[in-house]
Amino acid sequence: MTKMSKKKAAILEAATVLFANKGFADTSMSELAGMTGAAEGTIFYHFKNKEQLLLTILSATRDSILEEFNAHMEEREFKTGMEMMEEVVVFYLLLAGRMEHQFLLLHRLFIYQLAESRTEFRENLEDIYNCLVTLFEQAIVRGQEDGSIGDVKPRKSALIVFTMVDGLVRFKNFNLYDAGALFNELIESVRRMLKSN
Amino acid sequence: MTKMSKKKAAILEAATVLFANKGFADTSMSELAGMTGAAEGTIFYHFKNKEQLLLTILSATRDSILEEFNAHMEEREFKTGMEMMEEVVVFYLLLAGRMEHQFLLLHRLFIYQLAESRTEFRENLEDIYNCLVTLFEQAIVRGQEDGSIGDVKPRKSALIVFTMVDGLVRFKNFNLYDAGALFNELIESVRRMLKSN
DNA sequence: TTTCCGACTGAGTGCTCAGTCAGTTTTTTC
DNA sequence: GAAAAAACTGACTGAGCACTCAGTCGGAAA
Repeated sequence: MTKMSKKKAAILEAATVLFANKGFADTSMSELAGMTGAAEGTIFYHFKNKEQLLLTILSATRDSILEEFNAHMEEREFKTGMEMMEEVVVFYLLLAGRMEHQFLLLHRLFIYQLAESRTEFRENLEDIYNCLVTLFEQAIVRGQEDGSIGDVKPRKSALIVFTMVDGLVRFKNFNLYDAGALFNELIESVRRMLKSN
Repeated sequence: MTKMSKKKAAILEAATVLFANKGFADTSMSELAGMTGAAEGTIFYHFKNKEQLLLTILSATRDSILEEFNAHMEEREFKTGMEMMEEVVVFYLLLAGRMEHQFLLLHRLFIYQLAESRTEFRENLEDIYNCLVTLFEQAIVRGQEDGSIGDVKPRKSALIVFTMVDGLVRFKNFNLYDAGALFNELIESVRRMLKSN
């Protein structure tokens, strides 16, 4: 990590929370300045404009997520692919809690709108989703080798499982249902969906 | 349907598209006026403010969705609960295509932010989600009666299936993956997840 | 024909916003 | 400790915003 001035770090942190919770358009630079104790000019000294601030946040989010998953998965050993799958699901939910604001940001549409026209945004998102889906996919492939997981299409089933888990996080973010109450049912459903026979 | 002036209907239609695709804050009243050929004043003649315009759209969306599902499900007969479940999934995806803008609107966070403080918004959303989830639930209960669906918790499993199907729609809206390519895998996954034994 | 009314108009209003800039303060370098 | 560089400041600007209002318009009722 390159060293960074206190103010710049404070701006990044506060902007992450504000963009995630209030949205990009609904967050004003003066509000952000007020929250960090920095002057408005300071924000534009560190970031050339509002959009570049968002890109910096997205890029940092990508780095964090990739790092967390690599660190967590390296130190683990699994008896079966099915066990690994369950572990990945649990860790995804854990991380979504720990990096609450970043995950909320990833559920905001303005990110994907920008990604349509700006490749810098799209690349970050593709890295994140690719890392996550590939993890699910690896568990399935491994489960098929050791017989704990049935004859499904690895990549496509990984996407379906990802959809389920991420949908639960979204429910929680949107305050629709209590994701925790569905946790056991989710694990059980994934097992039923993937098990051999 | 009460009769409505041409301009008012045009405003509602254009606003649905704009709010869904550009967001609430990012859609300006002058832009909306320009798109409909109406003067800005006309919008405020029909709707007392921007937020009330959004509420009118959400309410109309609720009415449409409930009506569509009731109409479709009344005219159907199913051999088994599992068959009904598959039918409901297919129809959900069909409707999400037919009412593309409304479904996209339902995936926008600003709706849920408003729902937190404004009961008028929350009631509409609860009606929509309750209708949809209950439909999945009914299929599960029926499948458990006729033996085509295994011993799962109906409401919670209905929520999980809803999460899967809605997640697919979201993927499509966000241009991340082609939802169509996952369709067969989705149906197969739901079957594996719910089948008895 | 006159009167009335709902639909519609668009220039105007006050406000908020992203971004600028000339200058000040703090930190680093030698 | 002087000079240079980096960090920071906040008043300012012009553009865009939601919303208002005094008034126009066309058709239907009287």
